Amino acid sequence: MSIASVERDCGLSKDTLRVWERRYGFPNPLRDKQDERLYPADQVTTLRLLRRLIMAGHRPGKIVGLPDDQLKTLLEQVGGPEQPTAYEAAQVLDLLRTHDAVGLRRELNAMLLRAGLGAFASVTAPRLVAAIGLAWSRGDLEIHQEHFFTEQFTTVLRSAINASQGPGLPRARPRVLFGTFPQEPHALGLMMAEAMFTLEGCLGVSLGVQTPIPEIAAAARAHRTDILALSFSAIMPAAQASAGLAELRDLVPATIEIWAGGACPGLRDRPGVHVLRGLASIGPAIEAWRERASLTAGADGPARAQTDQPALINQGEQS
Amino acid sequence: MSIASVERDCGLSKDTLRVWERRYGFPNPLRDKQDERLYPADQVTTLRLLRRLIMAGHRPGKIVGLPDDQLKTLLEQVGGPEQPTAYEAAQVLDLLRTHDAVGLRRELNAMLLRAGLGAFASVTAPRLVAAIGLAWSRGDLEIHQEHFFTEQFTTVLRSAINASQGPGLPRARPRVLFGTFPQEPHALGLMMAEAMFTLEGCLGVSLGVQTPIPEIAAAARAHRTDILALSFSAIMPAAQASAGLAELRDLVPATIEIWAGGACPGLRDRPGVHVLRGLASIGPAIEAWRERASLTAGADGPARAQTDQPALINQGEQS
DNA sequence: AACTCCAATTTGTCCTAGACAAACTCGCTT
DNA sequence: AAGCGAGTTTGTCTAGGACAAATTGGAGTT
Repeated sequence: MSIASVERDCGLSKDTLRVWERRYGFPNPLRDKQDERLYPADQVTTLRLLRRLIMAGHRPGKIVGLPDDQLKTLLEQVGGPEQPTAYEAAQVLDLLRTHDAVGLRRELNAMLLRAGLGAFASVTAPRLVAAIGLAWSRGDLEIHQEHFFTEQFTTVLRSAINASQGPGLPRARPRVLFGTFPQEPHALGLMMAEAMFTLEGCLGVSLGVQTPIPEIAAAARAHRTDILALSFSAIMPAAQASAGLAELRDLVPATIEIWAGGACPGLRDRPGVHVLRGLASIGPAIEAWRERASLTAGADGPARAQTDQPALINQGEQS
Repeated sequence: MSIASVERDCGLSKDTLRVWERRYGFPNPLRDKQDERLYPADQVTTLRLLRRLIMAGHRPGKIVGLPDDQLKTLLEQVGGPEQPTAYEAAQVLDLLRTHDAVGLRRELNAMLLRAGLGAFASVTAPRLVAAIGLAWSRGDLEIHQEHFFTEQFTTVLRSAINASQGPGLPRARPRVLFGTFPQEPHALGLMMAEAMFTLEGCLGVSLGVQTPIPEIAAAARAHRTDILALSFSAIMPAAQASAGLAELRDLVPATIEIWAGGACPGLRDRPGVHVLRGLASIGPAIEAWRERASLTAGADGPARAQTDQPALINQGEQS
């Protein structure tokens, strides 16, 4: 496997792969006759484990070079204790393992109906995504199964969102614009947030993933957005998220609120940026927004509210 | 703008950017105090133009370094003559420019109903996508508008696909698996193909985009697929597509057919791989498959048919 | 005119090894 | 327990050189 393939597959840049080799002696790829790196499959698997651990807060220097079984032990310490794989997740994993396309779609739809869109998007879905991520990094699941899940899940959730904002229903304020930063390719978290906002009757518009920051700002102004909702997964370095949020805050008028959320560790409230902990906090946050909006008599939303109530919805912890 | 941002934004690798600078003297970025490249916005725009032209078949050595207006002239020669921007595309571009989210969704739905799913996916949609790509590379459209279009378009088409394969309808052979190679992030073409296959009553399952080749093969075997449908956009280098198809052909049993399609120039039939020119050829191709399947008496599809009829559906030209 | 074949050129990706800032850790102080 | 500064870790950038794969252009053949 070439260095470019490993970069795509593991999400570690070529530079990082080379520098790890230089510093830690791992990975230790073979060379082809042009002296180019050839990574054996088992090292690629280990690299995936490593990336996952680093995402979870471990430091490369401490773990690169450790044997596989120790890495697996560490990984179980990270994700295992809190959630011994919920019953529903186990069922979905089974369907993925048996490649039952029709069954998976049916099961997801059944879960959606059982829980309702709100609980499905804010509780069931994150749990499923976490369980699948864990299974993947353990090597229990192949990438195509993860892709396949994403695809089916997207379909189910998207059509639920569509149905709940069917034409004819008059949409109300706030107007919300969804998006992610250029470094952030995960669409799932964004879509879950979209579901929650839509449920509350917001007029939601999504830019999709990986939009450059100035473009997000331009879109927010163009759509006359009230709230800019950004999603950050665990792969997003906290520093980049912060820097991006600061840049964005400068680019859009203060009347547009910026809300950030997602599994990214280290996301913090900053002046003019709300951090939402957990999808369940979206509902109350919107109610609070509407209250603020109605206090400010004008029809154009709250003039400036975000700097005054910094920690509005930021409570509770997150590993 | 840093070299990493330009890589993301223009789709030109860091290596390529550096080697162009060395060889052609363009781009010609400023340097910050740590001697790192800083690309001015206008050069980034030019780089986008260049990538677009190279996608269209021009060679870097001939065009890198030319002034902007000459590049624009070239670009109009490429995409302009054949299609003076269809009426419908103009309408959609207008809606994008005025940021009319609701209107865009309504218009796309109206187009879908007017044309029917088949004509919409195979004629209207590619025309729209082409027009928008052209407008973008001309600088008429901002990235956020393209993202926004993709998002709305996906929603409309996806729900049409769902509706047309609603539960209860018994799905028939062939079983089709959709996917793209790891280098290929474009989901739109894949989804259009999915619509066409679904219309013909196939049992379709999608892996989504950017699945590693061995994973695609594994998934095809696991799902007991009849046809593996791969989509290639214009950004995919023909060489990589060919290499990947050869690799894939080796990894899956000969009973699984491999069909390739999309705007990628230079896609060619190879033993065991059908190239479909245009989405409209999907319907007839499936009929042909079914005929072959019914000839081979067994219930398990045609034993081996693809090598015997290499140029089955490959006719007509493409710029 | 349309084809094949071969040499010359073009082009993207990979290589090494050094540098540095940003982020993190740890120990000290308040 | 919280804040601060020194020290360490870590990812990304730099430079040019190398080389294979892809494309071009010309010569020769059908």
